[in-house]
Amino acid sequence: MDDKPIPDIIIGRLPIYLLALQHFIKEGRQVTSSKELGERLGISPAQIRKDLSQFGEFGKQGTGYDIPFLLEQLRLILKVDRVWDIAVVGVGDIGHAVAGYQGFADRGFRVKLLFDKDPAKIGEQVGNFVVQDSANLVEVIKEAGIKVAMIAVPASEAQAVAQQLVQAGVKAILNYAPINLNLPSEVHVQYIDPLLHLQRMSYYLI
Amino acid sequence: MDDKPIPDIIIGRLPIYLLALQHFIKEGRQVTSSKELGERLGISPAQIRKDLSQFGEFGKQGTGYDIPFLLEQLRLILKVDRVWDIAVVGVGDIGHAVAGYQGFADRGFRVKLLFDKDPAKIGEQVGNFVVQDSANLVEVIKEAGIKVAMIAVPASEAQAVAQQLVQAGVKAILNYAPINLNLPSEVHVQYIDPLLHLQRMSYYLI
DNA sequence: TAGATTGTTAATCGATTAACAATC
DNA sequence: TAGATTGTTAATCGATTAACAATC
Repeated sequence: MDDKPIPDIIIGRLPIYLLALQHFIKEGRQVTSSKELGERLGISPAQIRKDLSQFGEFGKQGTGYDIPFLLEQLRLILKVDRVWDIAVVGVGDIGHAVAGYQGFADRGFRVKLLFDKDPAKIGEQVGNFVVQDSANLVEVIKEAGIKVAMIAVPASEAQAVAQQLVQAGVKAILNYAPINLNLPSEVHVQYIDPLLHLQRMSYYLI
Repeated sequence: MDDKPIPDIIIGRLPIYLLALQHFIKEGRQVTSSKELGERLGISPAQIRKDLSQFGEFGKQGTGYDIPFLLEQLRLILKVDRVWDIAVVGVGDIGHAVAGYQGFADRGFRVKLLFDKDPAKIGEQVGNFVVQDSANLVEVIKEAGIKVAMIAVPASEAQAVAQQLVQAGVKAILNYAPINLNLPSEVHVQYIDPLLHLQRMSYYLI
């Protein structure tokens, strides 16, 4: 019956709610409301209630939302109640920063494999990992059963790397290369490019 | 008369068009069409034409768009026909990666100042810069007339840093700290948080 | 009980797409 | 001329907001 998929724009706001709830937890808070959350995030209370109502009834009239309960529900919905292993391709500045970043684990992710094609980098120790040869990427990732990857190679190589990742069974890609990837529609791709954000803002300057 | 502001969602797509055109240029291409651009970017041709038509008539019926001309127009619209100096606050992994990144300059931006509050880092040489004391942030940025900044400090410090930046006259902030900033509405803020992207994609996994 | 806040419906608002005359 | 593609209008689609009965 009701198997209309939830709009992706709603899915995109859930991690923002999750993050805010984690801050509330740190502050020792127990209960919040759509009004309070909305003020904190610059989102209307109606929208927050509508978003959450797609997944169930998590609040209580007159009171609001129990923070630890809602947090747990969002973790379940977003499937970050478990830890996803990540493969990182490209060990430049970004690859290094990501490999050393400690904040992933308690939010559902963990870097597990590092690849580069530069012979000077292969075998190098970065954080807790040894950089592996990109040439073996497909079999190593397939063997490890990894579903999530980050691309941090130059734009000129990103499309080819992405296709190998798909071949290896990766279903979600976070792409730091400044180029649009054309991949099968069942593979999810997100882009991170600081320049895009900066250029968007400079429109409004002066 | 016609002074309705252009929707921000359109502004947000212009840098994507610009990037694609730069790739075309590299490939030695001279002319493109909304159809071709759309296929490359996964955006409908109608939307691309509609977006561009907000700013003028840049194409030619039957032919399409002259790439160097459209590129130049987009650079003018986005105000990246000049170079904007950037102040970076927080010299951890991200601050380092940003300071060393070479790709900004030809896309309208240039890192100019680096700040940190850690005495061990102040005075340190990073890339071509000497890390300065965050305590002097307001006066140094004001003196330099800088309007664009990046925040790469821990979440707990980000709001305070942001307020100082605003005080210093900064009008556009790219925030790497995983927290929502509450600032005057005339200040533009964009967020970069890889975890938000990853959590959004993990919803679709399995 | 009185006050607060939810979940949901209906109304509004805004963005996307389809279609086509104009024209290179 | 014939074919291609623009810029734009109108139609469609989807997202946001306002409002309120239900109820803690």
